[in-house]
Amino acid sequence: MPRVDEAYLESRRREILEAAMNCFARQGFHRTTMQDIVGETGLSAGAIYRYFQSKEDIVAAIASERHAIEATMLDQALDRVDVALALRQLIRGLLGRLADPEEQRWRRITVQVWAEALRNERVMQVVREGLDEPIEILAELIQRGQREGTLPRDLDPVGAARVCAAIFHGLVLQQAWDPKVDVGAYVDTTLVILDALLGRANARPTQSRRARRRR
Amino acid sequence: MPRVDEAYLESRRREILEAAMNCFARQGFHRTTMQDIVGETGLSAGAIYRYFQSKEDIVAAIASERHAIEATMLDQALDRVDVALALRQLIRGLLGRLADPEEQRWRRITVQVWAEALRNERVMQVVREGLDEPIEILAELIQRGQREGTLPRDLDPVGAARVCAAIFHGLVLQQAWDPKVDVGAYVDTTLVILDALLGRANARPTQSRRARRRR
Amino acid sequence: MPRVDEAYLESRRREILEAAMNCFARQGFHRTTMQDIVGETGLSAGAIYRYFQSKEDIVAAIASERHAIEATMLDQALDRVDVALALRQLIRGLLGRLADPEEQRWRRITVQVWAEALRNERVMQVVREGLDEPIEILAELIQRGQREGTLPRDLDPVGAARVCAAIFHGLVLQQAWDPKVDVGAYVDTTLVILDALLGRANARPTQSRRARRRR
Amino acid sequence: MPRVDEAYLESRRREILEAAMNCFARQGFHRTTMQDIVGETGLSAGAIYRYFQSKEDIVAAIASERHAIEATMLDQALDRVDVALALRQLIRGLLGRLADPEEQRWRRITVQVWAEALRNERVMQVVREGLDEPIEILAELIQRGQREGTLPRDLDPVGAARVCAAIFHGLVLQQAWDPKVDVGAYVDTTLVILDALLGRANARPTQSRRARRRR
DNA sequence: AATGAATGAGCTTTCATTCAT
DNA sequence: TATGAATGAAAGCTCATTCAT
Repeated sequence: MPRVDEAYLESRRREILEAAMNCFARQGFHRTTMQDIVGETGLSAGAIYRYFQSKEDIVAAIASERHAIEATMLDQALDRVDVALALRQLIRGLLGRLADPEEQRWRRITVQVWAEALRNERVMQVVREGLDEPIEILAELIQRGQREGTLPRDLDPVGAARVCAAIFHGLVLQQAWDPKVDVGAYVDTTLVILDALLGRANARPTQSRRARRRR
Repeated sequence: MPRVDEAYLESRRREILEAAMNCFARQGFHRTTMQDIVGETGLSAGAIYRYFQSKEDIVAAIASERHAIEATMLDQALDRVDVALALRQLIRGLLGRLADPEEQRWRRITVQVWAEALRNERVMQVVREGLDEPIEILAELIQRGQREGTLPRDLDPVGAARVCAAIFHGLVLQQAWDPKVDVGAYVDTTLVILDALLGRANARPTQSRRARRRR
Repeated sequence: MPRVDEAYLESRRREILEAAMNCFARQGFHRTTMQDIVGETGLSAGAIYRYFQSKEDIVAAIASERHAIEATMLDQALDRVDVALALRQLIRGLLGRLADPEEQRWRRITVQVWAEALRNERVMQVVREGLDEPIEILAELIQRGQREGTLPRDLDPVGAARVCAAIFHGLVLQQAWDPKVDVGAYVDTTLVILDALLGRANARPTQSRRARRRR
Repeated sequence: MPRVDEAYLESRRREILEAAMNCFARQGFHRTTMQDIVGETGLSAGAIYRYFQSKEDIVAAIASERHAIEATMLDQALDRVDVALALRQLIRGLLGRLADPEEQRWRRITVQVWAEALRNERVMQVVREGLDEPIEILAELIQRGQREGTLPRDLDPVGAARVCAAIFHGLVLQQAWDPKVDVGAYVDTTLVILDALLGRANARPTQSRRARRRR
């Protein structure tokens, strides 16, 4: 048989991943059989095993694919000189993207990946990288804001970064369960919070807060 | 052995649920076999099927059990007259509880349940109820705060409630992946955000925000 | 606990058999679980095992019970002096009885017993006795008819007896499958056949028949 | 091994059916486990499930297979112009075939199928078709005989057809229980009955019979 | 390179029977 | 005596993976 070129192999690989994602989004990893993927691709079982060593391999490939996409968006935000602008863009970019009905497939897969990470070391590593890096980038951004005086100094940068991640993950989750969630109101709330934090940067901490800190 | 009382049956049921939770936390629903649960309980396979109709039944039972616990805590918070106090208590109570290392088992199960909901209608219903009810309660609380003038009026109550839920879910997730997450810093961030919102309630919306609204 | 009398034990036994027959008629032996019988009787599992050693025991008991009923009817027929009368009574009695809608339960069980006999030596013995004895009695009756000159001499008594049995079994079968079968027409046909044989007793064998015999 | 042709698949299917029939004839449907069939075929469990969806599927396939064989023989008989000849051929063909020791396997399976029909709608349908069609064909044949004056006019065609079916089923049953049954004597009896009916066609109904009819 | 029939360990679930109470 | 919770072997069936063609 003729030697096929790289591009051909790559396109086959993508076909399989797309088919697998359709299945996984529909039925989850564990209810999806290799036969389902075979059926969805139109290829043969044997063919799929030329491109992926195992079902787990496909899961891992799908998990890591998302990493890159999100990382890119974060990097772009970091380039902004203005911290407030960078954060607003992140909110509108990352969260706004989630409103896209096209992304429902991805949201469902993502939640599967989160659970899978807990029992699959390989997926866990992908998930951890996909979290640790954004956390680090966000923490730096927040620190920059604090140095500039745009963000409150009593904010723990990593803690705050984690809350940001949570706001993102939480929306993925809620939309996975119900795609009709009002993302606009959600984004607005986030912006109100951001504004509140920006406005409070130079204000004195409130009484109650200072009291708590003393302990 | 027959002629046992209600309490006996209930305790057996609990034993099975406890054993199942151990297995599920350790290996996830799908890697856990009934034999694993059988081994963990010390009972026989047949015995377990006296108490639960199927493996899925056990999953559903575990899912719905948590619902009650969280609902109780929310109800208690709502009783507070002071909105700010109520929210602070919620943050400290619900989030603080997550810091408990004992809860690691539950966090891992919860993430499994979230994924399971996407392919299991029964679990989905439990998850939806467990979300809708808190959202509603929180939205009411927030509205009360807005009427009192404690919280900004331009906050969408449901959107804000969803962000609160996200902050909770997000921490569950991050701790499920890594139990060493600094919950203190996370809670502090949340309190800073709350304070910022409380402090901003009577302030005029910032320039950028008003501009956005005009669209 | 007090010693119960014989009659009590016997009535419990009957209750169990009746309940088992209901289940067996409804779902067959193999789809009927001991729990089904337990449910139908209202007794406990343990109680049933006081009266029957095993499920197979119940099946065997039901099988042999029918033996007696049919034997009795045959015996009564044999007492008749007139062979033609005896046969007519048998046809009307045994076949007519099958028309009774009340007997549908029994017909369904009977067909189960026939199949069960093929894999259960104990049931086979009951079935064999239930067949051999009637065959013998019928063959004698037929022989008596031949000696009297009422029935054709070229009839093999045992072969003819087996055909009689077949006519009985065949109707049980057809009614088990469809209780609306026209038993009247069936009985009439049988009587026409009997009349034809009685009328032909003194006639010369037909040409074709003699020709066949010569071979 | 892939890329096999239709014939290969068909022969595998047959192998499985043959193996299953051996098991079923030996131990009945319910005592036969899939492992038994696996052992008998020499294939693996999974392989069998490529060809049949379930154990019940195999039972149904076996049940319907016989339908065709018997239908063919009936059709051939109906082609005869002479009714008497057609009936004699049926008796010799169908009943004579039962004498074949090779058919013992089939007889045992048939009795199982009869019982199975009572609790399995799918098998019931096969059994009903396998009965209704022959009944109809036989009834037509008998009516033709009546029009020709070969068979008695007071015979109900369907009733008589059912008696014919009974004579067939009854022999299957008796031979299933005891393969040493004298089929020759049975067939002879049937032919004597046929001759008696043919001879009686133009005779006046006997006294007793006419008396009965009057009611 | 591609095929898809075959594998077989392992899954969930059932159910006749027992026996401590 | 009667109960019914418990047993556990065994059932039917699935599915990731392989490899002869």
